[in-house]
Parts: sequence; structure tokens; C-alpha cells
Amino acid sequence: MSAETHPELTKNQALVFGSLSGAGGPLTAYAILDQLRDDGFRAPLQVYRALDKLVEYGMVHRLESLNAFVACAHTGCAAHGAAAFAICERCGDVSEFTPEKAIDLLRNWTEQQGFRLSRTTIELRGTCKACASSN
Amino acid sequence: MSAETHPELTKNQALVFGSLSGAGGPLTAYAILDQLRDDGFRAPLQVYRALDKLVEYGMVHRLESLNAFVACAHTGCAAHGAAAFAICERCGDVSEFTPEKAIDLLRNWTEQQGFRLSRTTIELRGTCKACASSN
DNA sequence: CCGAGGGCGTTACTTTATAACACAAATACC
DNA sequence: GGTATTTGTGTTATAAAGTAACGCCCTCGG
Ligand SMILES: [Zn+2]
Ligand SMILES: [Zn+2]
Ligand SMILES: [Zn+2]
Ligand SMILES: [Zn+2]
Repeated sequence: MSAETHPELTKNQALVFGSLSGAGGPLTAYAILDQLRDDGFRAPLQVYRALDKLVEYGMVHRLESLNAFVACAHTGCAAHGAAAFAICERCGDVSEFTPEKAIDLLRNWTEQQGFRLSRTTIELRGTCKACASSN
Repeated sequence: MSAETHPELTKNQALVFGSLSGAGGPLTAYAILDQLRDDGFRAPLQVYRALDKLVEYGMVHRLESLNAFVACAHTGCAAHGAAAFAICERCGDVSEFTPEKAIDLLRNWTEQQGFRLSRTTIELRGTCKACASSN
């Protein structure tokens, strides 16, 4: 897994990305730091610096409502400008999807307002199917 | 100003809401705290507790990508289940709007997934018209 | 060789948010 | 009225998330 079409990650970036990919879900910066203590990580900045780059490359998304980060589910999200996330408040599961039409509508609104859009955050909170049935 | 159709605010809730309404834009919890020192506020919890209720009542929205709070622009947002925000990264201006269609599309997606939606966060970052023209 | 830029490591710090405990006021119930 | 329950409150202390500032080491293009 992980056919890297990536811009040459540095060692720290690769470690952080590995940690996030392996997690199969969102992690906070401090959780990543703890995971990487054995690899020589000592301070939050080491994590944040790597995360900044990974987000810039579209390989990692920041979940604003969770103060956490998650590996992109699409092996490189640079393609689709924006993504959306459904976050289960029961089990913590996060599904990334790409609601193109909804995003188009939002972009249309911004254009009509003369607002120059640079980043779109869409996060849905609720209960996932599994958790809803195991009521 | 402010035709109160409100669920009987307590003193602290009213103070916090007043502070936010008067600001004409988003404030962090700590900024509110500073504004209310003279009214007897001493600790963040006093602000956060009031904010929790105000958000619950739909009178205040939390801007996740800003860690800040803003008074609802529609004199009671309980009506429309979800709102969206365009946030100018230059001047900090925030416009609240209600992209019903986009929200419907998102809700449809969740329903198809069996995801029970409870809260929707839509935040658009970019440059507002005024700031974009005064390049 | 040298200078610029990028990544790195470290210390210290700021900002944002909660836990825990105790008391007061309102509400509900008999 | 008296008593339980809930809701709001004030305070101290602490946790969690994010950044500033500094100096070092590379590497790349002169
Ligand atoms: Zn993605
Ligand atoms: Zn779940
Ligand atoms: Zn609103
Ligand atoms: Zn602006």
C-alpha cells in the first residue's frame, strides 16, 4: 500500500506521515509526538513543521473541529481541491468524501460575493451507521 | 437593538452575548473574558459555560477554524439547522450565510451512508471582496 | 569557498480548554 | 412547608494545543 507519488519527504515528514497512515484515523499532534519518541522526536514543533508540509502537499488533512490530523484517503488529495469529513462522535471514525456538487454551490456563492476562496472546511458530526445500529 | 426572542438568559449568558453582539465579529473566549473583567468575570470557565448555552440556543456559532465565537447573524439560528461562514484571512471579516442546497446535498450523502447527522460545520477561508480589490 | 534557503533540535512560552470542588438559586415533588 | 434535584456560579489548578526565538547543519548554486 501507499504508491508514493510524493514530493520527496524528509525523514521527519515521512515519520509523521507513517504514523498517521498507520493509525487508520485522526491523531492529534501530541499523539503523533508520543508515537515518535522512540524515533527521536522531543518537541511539538517537530511534528507541527512536518504536518504543515504534509498538509501543503495535500497528503494530510486537518480536522478543525477535532484539532487533529488525518492521512488523506485518496492517495494524494491535491487532485480534488476540497474534501469533506463525516466524524462519528461515538467511535471516532472519520470518512472522507468529495461532495463535488455541494462544493460547486459553495464556490458559486463565493464568486458572486467577490470572495476569493482559498480553503474549504466541511465537517459533519454525528453517529456512523455501525454505532447508530448498535444503539 | 436586539429584539430578544430568547430563552431567558442568565446574567452571565447575557453579558457574554452582549459582548459578542457588540463586537460585530468573532471573539475568542479569552477576548470575551478580558472584556468582561469589569463585570466581575475572573475565569475562563465563566465564559465557556455561557458560550455552551448560547451555542445550544443557536444564538452563537463556534468557528472551528478560528477557535472563536460569533453572534448569529439571523437573530436566532435555531430556524435554519446549519450555517456557513466565509472568513477573510486579511481583515478577519466573517459573513454568515445559509447554503440550503449544498446542505441538502450533504445531508443526502449522510442519509445514504446511514450516518445520523447532528452538526454541520462549513467554513470558507479566503479574501473578501474589499480586501481583494485593495490588493 | 561562500552565501542563501530549508530543514532540524531545543527551550521557553502563549493560547485555548477542562477538571474538580464548593456553594447558591431555582424547580419539582410530596 | 420541607426536601430532593437540577442548574447556575465562583475559584483554583491543570491539561491540551500551538508558537516564538535561537542557533546549528545541510545542500545547492554561484
Ligand atoms: Zn483527501
Ligand atoms: Zn461510530
Ligand atoms: Zn446563525
Ligand atoms: Zn477582508
